[in-house]
Amino acid sequence: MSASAVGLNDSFVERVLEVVEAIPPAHVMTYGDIAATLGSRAARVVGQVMAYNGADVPWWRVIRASGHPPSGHEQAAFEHYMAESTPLLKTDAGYRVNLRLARWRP
DNA sequence: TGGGTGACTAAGT
DNA sequence: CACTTAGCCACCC
Repeated sequence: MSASAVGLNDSFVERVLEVVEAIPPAHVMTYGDIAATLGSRAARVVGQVMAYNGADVPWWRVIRASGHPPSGHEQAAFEHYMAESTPLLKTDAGYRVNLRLARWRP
């Protein structure tokens, strides 16, 4: 198995992973921002790349535009945010990242 | 070539 | 603020 296990072209996958690895601690980027950095709007494709190849990169620094971490990984992401002092906001439904402070622009 | 998929986004309720 | 609907993009079979 490899990065192409899902079928996504390594070119696109590598570019996405490149941007994700460039995100400094305590900062985050949205799927749309990463796609925009690549000159594309394929936010969904970025999510696909992370879903299958995000295991080798700081995936918790990549979140939705709403400030919510990827579905099913909210708990694991929370642990990382605590360790990096990422700005968080408490909500009735749980928590979310304070994009206003944590959002990083390359 | 066409249809289906998803760690998304924006707008409306 | 949270949920729902429709639109998007790259990629697979």
